[in-house]
Amino acid sequence: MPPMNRDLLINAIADALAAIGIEPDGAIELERPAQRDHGDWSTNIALATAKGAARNPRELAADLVESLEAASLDGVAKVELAGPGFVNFYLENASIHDIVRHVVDAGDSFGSADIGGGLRVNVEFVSANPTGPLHAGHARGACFGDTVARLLSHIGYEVTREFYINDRGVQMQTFADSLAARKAGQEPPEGGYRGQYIVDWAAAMPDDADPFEWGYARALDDQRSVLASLGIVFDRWFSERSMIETGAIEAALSALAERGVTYEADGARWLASTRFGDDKDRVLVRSNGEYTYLAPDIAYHRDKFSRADRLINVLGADHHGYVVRMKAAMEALGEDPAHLDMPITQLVKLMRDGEEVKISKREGDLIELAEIVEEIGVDATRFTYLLQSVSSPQTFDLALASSRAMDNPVYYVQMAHARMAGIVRNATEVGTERLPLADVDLSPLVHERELEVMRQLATFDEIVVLAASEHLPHRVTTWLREFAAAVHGFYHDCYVVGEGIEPELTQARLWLVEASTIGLRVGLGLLGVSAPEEMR
RNA sequence: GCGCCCGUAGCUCAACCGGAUAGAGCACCUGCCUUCUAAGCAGGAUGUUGUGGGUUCGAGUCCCGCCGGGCGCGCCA
Repeated sequence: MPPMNRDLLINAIADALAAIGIEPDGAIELERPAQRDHGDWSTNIALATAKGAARNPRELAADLVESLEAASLDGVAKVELAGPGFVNFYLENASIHDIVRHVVDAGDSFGSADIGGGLRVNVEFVSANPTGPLHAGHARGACFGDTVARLLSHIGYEVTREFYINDRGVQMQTFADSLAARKAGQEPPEGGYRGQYIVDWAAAMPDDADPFEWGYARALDDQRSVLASLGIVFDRWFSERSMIETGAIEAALSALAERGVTYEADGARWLASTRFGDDKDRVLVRSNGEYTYLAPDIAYHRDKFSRADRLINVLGADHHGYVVRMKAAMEALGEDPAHLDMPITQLVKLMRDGEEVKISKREGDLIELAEIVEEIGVDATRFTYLLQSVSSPQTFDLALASSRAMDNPVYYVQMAHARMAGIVRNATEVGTERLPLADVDLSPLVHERELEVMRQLATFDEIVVLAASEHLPHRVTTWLREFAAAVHGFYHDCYVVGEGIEPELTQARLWLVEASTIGLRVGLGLLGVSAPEEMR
């Protein structure tokens, strides 16, 4: 990064502090002020160290400013004392211009970093039972998990997307029995699956098919295809059943036993999870000899740890109770529980024109994810699910998300991209050729709209790192909305080609257009949303 | 009863590690198309951040207590 880089400024601040004999107790914090007139960067170091140094914060800050001014920092136009003791930095336009070269050089790797250093991250998400189509309740976790995977990959992790298939146990058998019953023209058994899709699938099932295997394959195909339509492709579909064959479950149970963290009681085998922070011990093998759900899940996580350095397991709100016991189980196996992250996605309430839409339609039938995608489109589906922090409950208005109007944020952002593309088309049509960036002087970019676009671009790197490492994809969505606003403003007030615009300005602006295009394209791409050339 | 998440403008939501005057969009009102898409731009109004304490230079953010909502608390998954 260019001289706007925080590390350089932090070093300068450290030097200036040393020069006035102050030793900071912690790291020097540098933040981007919320308000424009507080400059481009700001540090609270004087406030933070004043107490330890037994100094008045404002006086200390004044000394710091003086010391910084004496150092006459490259690219910094002004250093100012403000408020109770903040020190604000104002950059010269020339250092703001550098972001354009940075973005253009980076291209599609704009915002990428090497934080991960090739560390292997396994992201498990969706993991729905293979007993029917994916429904609306799966959508948020699907969009979230995939986007977290994209983000981590962008900052240098080696990412595997994984789907765990619960393909054994009572649920599957009930599903198979329900299919068989419908095939025979009968009602599903007591407690069976009663959805319309069972009737439809049974009708499509060949007479000689095994309902269990056929239904399993049908459900997987169905889930796989709707996910693919959303741009979500898993690297691995991990079968629970396969662990019976490989003996992985028994191996995991033995490993726990060897570590002395299991015991027998009441005819069952227990995991002493309370030793690792759980509020009660958990049964692994029931007194009838069957595994609880936990045993294969532990074996599965153990397997993932053998293949990856960090695990992420995206869960729905109704499974949050699972977090502590799985971490306990991993710790019991000698893994570092901090290497297992289990983000919880809170529930989504669906609305249409202000009225709540119930996720369950008829008995056994839920609103399918495919229906949502069909109604509002892939881009709007992903963008809308990624609009907010998943730790908050979400209200999702289908009518709003499907509207092509300006009240739909996804089109607002895409429109900004289409407009940039339109400028390039227009330039080509009138025969204006863009010169190589190395030959273009960016100093004509002094309009407040232009500066705002560049300032926003300069924040992207840190937003991506934050969004990826804290699993906060909505930070990218928010950035895109703000950036798009800056781009629309620039578009409106700064004509790029046309009469009365100096050729030098046109050249500089064409490169700002290019940088903006990259910013929008990369940001949208991280969310899995397309960046259209036109929106007609 | 215990645990997790949430409570911010009329509505939907932001707010990086505790920072300066809590921000956007929608809805409402007013302007702007004779050069690149008006799916846009500009301006206006909107707040006891559920509530009561505490911590400190500074709290929407951290701690404690209440109120309200969601989800869990099985030898189900």
